[in-house]
Formats: sequence, C-alpha cells, structure tokens
Amino acid sequence: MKVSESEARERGEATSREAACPYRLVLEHVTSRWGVLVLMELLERSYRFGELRRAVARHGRTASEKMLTQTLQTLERDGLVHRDAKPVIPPRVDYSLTDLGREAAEQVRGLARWSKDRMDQVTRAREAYDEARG
Amino acid sequence: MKVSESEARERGEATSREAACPYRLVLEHVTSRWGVLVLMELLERSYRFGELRRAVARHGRTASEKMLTQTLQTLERDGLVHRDAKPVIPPRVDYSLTDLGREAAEQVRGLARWSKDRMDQVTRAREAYDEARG
DNA sequence: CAGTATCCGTGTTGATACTG
DNA sequence: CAGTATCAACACGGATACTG
Repeated sequence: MKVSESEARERGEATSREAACPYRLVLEHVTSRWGVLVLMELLERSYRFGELRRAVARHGRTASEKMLTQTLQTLERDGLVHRDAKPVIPPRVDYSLTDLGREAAEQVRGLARWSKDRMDQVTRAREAYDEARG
Repeated sequence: MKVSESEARERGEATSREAACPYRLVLEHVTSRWGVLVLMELLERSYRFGELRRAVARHGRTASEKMLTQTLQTLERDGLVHRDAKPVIPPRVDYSLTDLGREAAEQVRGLARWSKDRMDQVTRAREAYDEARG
C-alpha cells in the first residue's frame, strides 16, 4: 500500500517539521473528524464495519469507506481500537474499544457533552457577535 | 472580508448537508489544530496577539497570522474567547478566556493530559502493530 | 461483507505583501 | 503591532472500480 508522505506522517512517523510534542498526534487522531464519532459509538457497544458506518452516519455525515478504514486503522495502531476479523465467508470483522481506547473515548464524550450542554450559550454568543457586526 | 463557502459554513451557518448535530461544530472549533493550543495557552493567562503566536509555537508548530486570526475569531464568535482591543497606537489587543471558554479549555486540557499520560502505551502499541505487519 | 487501489476536485493551510 | 488580502500548494476526503 503506497501512502502519501502526509498519510504516513499522520500515522505517527513525525517528520522534522513537527518533531516536538508527539502526544499532539494522538490528540489529533482522537479528535479527528471521524475519530470522535467512532470512539463515541464504540463506547456503546462493538460494531461490525458496515454497521459502524451506518451508526456514525446518524450522528454526523456518512464517512466514506476509505475514511472509516483509515480512521479505524489509525486508532487500532494507536492501541485504542481492537479489530477482530473472523475467518469466515462472507468476512465478518468486529471492532471494539481497548481499555486504553475506553479512556480516550470517555474524555471525548466529556467534551461532546460539554458542547451539547453549552450549545445554546454558544448560539446566543454567535447571534450577539453577528448582530454587533455585519 | 470575502470568505469561502466552507469558511462561512465553518463559522456556524450549517448548510443542509450537515444540518444534524450543531454541537459538533463547537466541538470541531474547540478541537481544531490551533483551537486546542490557543485554549490551553489562554488557560494560563491572557495574551497579546503576537505573544500568543509565539507561545503556541512552543507547543506545536507556529500558526500563520491568518490561521491564528481565524481561530481567535471563531472562538470569540462562539463566546469562548474575549477580545479586548485598546484604542492605542501601536495597536494592542489582549485575548483571554470567558467563563464558557475556561470550561471548554479545561475539557481540552483533560484530553491533552490523557494523551501525554498514555503516550508511551500508545507508542508501544504502535511498535507492536508495525512489527506484526510490514 | 470488508476492505484495497486509484484518481481527482477543492478546501484548508500557509507565505507573502500590504494597511491602519 | 495587529491584522487583511491574495494567491499557490498540497493534503484531505470522496467516488469509483476492483478483490478475497
């Protein structure tokens, strides 16, 4: 599998440009567009690939297969997601959280809850801001 | 100021495509590349524009003026950041967190701390993953 | 079903130059 | 100093076709 430099870099092979703060990479994986949704869904229960894709779609937009695959692989590599591929035909692959992943997901859930809880304050702030300007 | 459609959308004017889950937008602002760094720096103390730019640079890469401006405006509009422009020459603008922003920043700090604390577990997971494959 | 491979449009980012 | 304006690069994400 040939990947672009950025795709490789994204996976953790930091280049000289961003040598500092390796933990920021984990943070970005966890807070990425699809990472957030995947972690939160898996906090409920384990999912099969297509099933997870549909579940995520309900809480945001639907991820392309490519993006979901990429997200899951990144999270698996970081040790947050467990991938269980059953050797059956047709293929069946179950995804679940590791203990580490559960911790991460709970942090994310905290942030998501905060966002929901404060949503109207934010909305009011936006209205005030927009009214004050154009 | 002419902004692209996506830049406008990013600011909260959801289009039909992503009508669901407006809170996800706040979440994305808060967890955005520069949003995370800005919130964490402002948790320490208030900063002037250029000062903040240098402070952020220490914890990641340096944000371009454009990106820092955009990030600050978005967070200000969401009611997380307070902007205090003094009418002096040369201009002096101080940025600080609102109460709402402080809450958000604390959530983000939680996630960042978790990332730091678990960094070596993640690193080991990656090594195991990479060794198992190519 | 669960992916992989490839191509391609465009949005996000960042350098640079400029203004009040 | 604190921005705004403009433009180019490139990474991201999606559509599609294919495989085991």
